[in-house]
Amino acid sequence: MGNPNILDDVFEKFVNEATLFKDREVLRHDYLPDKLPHREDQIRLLGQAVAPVLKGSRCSNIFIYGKTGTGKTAVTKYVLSHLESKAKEYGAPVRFCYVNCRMTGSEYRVFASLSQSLGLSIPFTGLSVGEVFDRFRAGLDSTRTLFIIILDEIDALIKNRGDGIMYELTRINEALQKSKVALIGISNDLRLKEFLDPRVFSSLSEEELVFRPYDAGELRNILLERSKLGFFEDALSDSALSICSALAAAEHGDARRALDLLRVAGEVAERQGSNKVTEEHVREAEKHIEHNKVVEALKNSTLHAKLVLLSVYHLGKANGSSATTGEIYDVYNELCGELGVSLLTQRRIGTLINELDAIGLLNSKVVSMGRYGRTKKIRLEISRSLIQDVFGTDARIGRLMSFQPNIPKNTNTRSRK
DNA sequence: CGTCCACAGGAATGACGGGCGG
DNA sequence: CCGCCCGTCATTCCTGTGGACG
Repeated sequence: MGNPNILDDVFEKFVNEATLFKDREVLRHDYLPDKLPHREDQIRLLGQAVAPVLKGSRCSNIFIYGKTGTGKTAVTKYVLSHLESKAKEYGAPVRFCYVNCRMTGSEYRVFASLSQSLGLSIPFTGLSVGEVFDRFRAGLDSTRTLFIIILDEIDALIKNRGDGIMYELTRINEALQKSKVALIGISNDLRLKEFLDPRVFSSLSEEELVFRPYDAGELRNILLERSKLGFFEDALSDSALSICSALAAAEHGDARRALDLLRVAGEVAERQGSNKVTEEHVREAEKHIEHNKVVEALKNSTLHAKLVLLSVYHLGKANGSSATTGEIYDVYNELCGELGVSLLTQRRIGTLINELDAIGLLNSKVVSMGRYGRTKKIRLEISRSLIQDVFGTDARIGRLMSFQPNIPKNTNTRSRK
């Protein structure tokens, strides 16, 4: 099959020439550094809030808000890992469990993963939710601990499953004899309280913590700290650092994004055999990340979601830049015909559009055109060439790229029954 | 003013595949 | 093997609505 010499060469080269990174793990956004710059206040506040468990009493439920990449998860993990070692020192019966609700996905799986952290084994499907909850509660009670539950990205769960799970959890203490539970909820969405039952909300947010976005200067400091650990000296140009912070600051101060940019820029530079990361590499990295995001998103999408995206693409070509739901449905209809696939309802397409919006491939907003109805204006959130790249190689729908949909005249008023 | 368009988006329901416990 | 439950995708039916037109 392959010629081993080719690979030898690649590996050789990598080992000998990888001179940019001192430690590339440090630059991953999920790496937990010893120091979290510009979050001292939050660390102190959270520390004060959970401290009572060291003396054996339950701490308040805590609610943490802030957009993505503002350090919520990092601060929480940081504080709790320190709490854990302190607790060992004092012999306090404290345990905690971190659950990412978006990854976990459903109430069932949240309870299952909580149970597993207690050492219970739960089949990953097959039981009723109530059954799992009961087992969890019984298992927890028998451990006689203060149990801190961290529910990260809790908004993802609540928005599509409702707040039933939160209701159960906020009331669980009433049914426990020997153990106590404290909740830490972390939400990316500041409007989450609107989705919550007021009783649940008030009980959940006995204590509240807000994480403001970082500004460009703060991002720069964060990157600087990390790059000292991650890159060799002089491997990183100043302008590259600045542009990373500026790009991420423009996007609501997202440190995660800044770090990803920096790391990928480093990888790009390395691959090009360059001995310094430059501004140019960062721009390259930006494209790279975007491309991966799209490929990744599309990999987990259904055929119909892709066809919707493609419809928007086609409409954008003919029609300026934005399309309405109805227009998209028409083109989508044609594409389905072309493929010989049965088409979904317009209702369904509506939610597919919303999902594509949520992943960031489309941008939609409702507008009213008065007499001519109320609809959504939808446009591509990613570049057209990117779409061509990604779809062009798709065996199933690649050929639809050049398909000419019959786009009706732009003038409205049509169709009667 | 009220109408009425072209949808938005909630609720209920169902088909289906995966997986349990007994 | 059966009966039950889960999660996902989809349909059906539905009520709600901003604002240009008349």
